[in-house]
Amino acid sequence: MAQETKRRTALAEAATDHVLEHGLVGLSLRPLATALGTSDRMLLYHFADKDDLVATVLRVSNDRSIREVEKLPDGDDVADAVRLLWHALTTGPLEHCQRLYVEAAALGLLGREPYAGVVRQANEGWVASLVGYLRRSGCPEERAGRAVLLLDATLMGLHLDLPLDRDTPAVQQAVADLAEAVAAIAAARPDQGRV
Amino acid sequence: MAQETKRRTALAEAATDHVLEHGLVGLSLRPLATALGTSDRMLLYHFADKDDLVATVLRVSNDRSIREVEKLPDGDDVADAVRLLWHALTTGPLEHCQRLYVEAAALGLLGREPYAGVVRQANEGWVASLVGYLRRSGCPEERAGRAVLLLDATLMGLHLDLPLDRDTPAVQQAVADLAEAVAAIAAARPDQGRV
DNA sequence: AGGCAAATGTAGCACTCGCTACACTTTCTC
DNA sequence: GAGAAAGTGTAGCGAGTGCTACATTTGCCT
Repeated sequence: MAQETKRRTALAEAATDHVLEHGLVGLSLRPLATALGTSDRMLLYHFADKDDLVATVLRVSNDRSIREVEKLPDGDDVADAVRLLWHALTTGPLEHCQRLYVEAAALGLLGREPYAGVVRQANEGWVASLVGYLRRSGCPEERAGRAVLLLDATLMGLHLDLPLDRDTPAVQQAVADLAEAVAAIAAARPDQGRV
Repeated sequence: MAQETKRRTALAEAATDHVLEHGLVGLSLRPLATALGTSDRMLLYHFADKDDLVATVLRVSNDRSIREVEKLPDGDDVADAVRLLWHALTTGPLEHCQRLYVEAAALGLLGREPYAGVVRQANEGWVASLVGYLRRSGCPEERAGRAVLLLDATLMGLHLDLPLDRDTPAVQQAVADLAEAVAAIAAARPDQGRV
C-alpha cells in the first residue's frame, strides 16, 4: 500500500504542487482529486489515509527546499549569503515551499499530527542545509549552528509578516539587519556573546 | 446582533480562554459551546457567524498581549528589554496569546478571512506596543520601528520552533544573539547599515 | 489466449459542519 | 399586570468530510 510505486510518486508530486498553491488548511480529498484529474478513491488507494498523504506532501516540499538551497551560489561572505538566501526564499519556487512549511509548523504548534512529527523531521534536514550553506559562504563551522538558529527563526517570522508588509523597504531593511546580525555571530570570537 | 452586551463580552472572554488552550484549527461551534456551558445556538445568537466569533477572539487575545507588554517593567537597556520580553512571552499568559497569533497569521498566509484581516489589524497595535516598550527601555525613537520589525519577526520565528527546541540552551543563545542584534540597531548612527 | 494482480469507477455509510426555523421562557418597561 | 423584547432549547436541513464495499477494467506475464 505504502510502497513507492511510480503512480504514487507522480500523485505525490502533483498533490504537492496543488497544496503549495492552495495551502494545507481546508484541504480535502475530493477537490484535490478533482484538481489532479483523479478521484478521492485513488488517493486513498495509493496513500494509507489523508494524514499519510499530507505527510508525504510536506516531505516532498521540504526536499525541494533543501535541493534548492544546495543549488544556491555561495555568498561572498555570511551577510551576502543571508541576502542571497532571502532573495531565493521570496522569489523562486521556494517562496511557496517556505510558506507551506510555516503553515505546517503553525498547525503542529499544539502537537497536532501528522504536522508536528513531520515538521520536526523536516526541520532537521532544513537546518542542516542552511548550516552547509553558511559554511560554504565562509562561516566557521563551530558557529554555523548558532547562526542558523537565529537566521532560520527570523526568516520564518519575516515570512509570517509578508502578507502584511510584502517587499516594503522596511522588510528589506530587516533583512539587511538580519544579515549583519548573522555575520556578527559568525565573526565573533568563539566565547564572545556566549550565554 | 453584534452589539456589545454583557453576555456577549463574557462569552468572548470564555471562548478566548478555550481557543488559547486548544487552538484555532479544527475549532467548531458545538464542542466550544459545550465547553463553555452553552449551545452553538447561543454562540450564533450573540455573534453574527463563526467568523465574527473568531475575529472577536483574536482581538481579545491581542488586547491581552498588548496590555501585558504595557505592564512590563522597562529594560535597563534595549538588549535587556529584549530578554525581558522573551521571558514574558514564554512564561506568563502571553505564551498562549503569542502562539495563537502565530497560528492566526499562518492561517492568513493565503489571504483567508477572517484571519488575514484581523491579523493585519492586530499587528498594528502589537507593533506599536513593542515600539513603545523599546523606547521606554532607551531605544531612540527614530530607530525603534526598524528594531521592532527585526525583533517581532524573530520572536515569531522562535515561537514557531518552540515545540522543536523548547527552552534548550540553543534557544537561549538565539535570544541573546537577538538582543545583541536589536541593541546594535538601536545604537547605530542613524545612517549606519541603512539600505 | 488465459490468468492474475494492480488500478479504477460507482455508490454509499456514518459523521460533523455552520447555520436556521420555531416555539418557549425569562426579564424589563410602561 | 400587559406587552414587548431579549434570551434559550429543540430539532433539523443541506452540504461536505474521510473512508469503505464491491464490481469492473486495465495491463502484464506465461
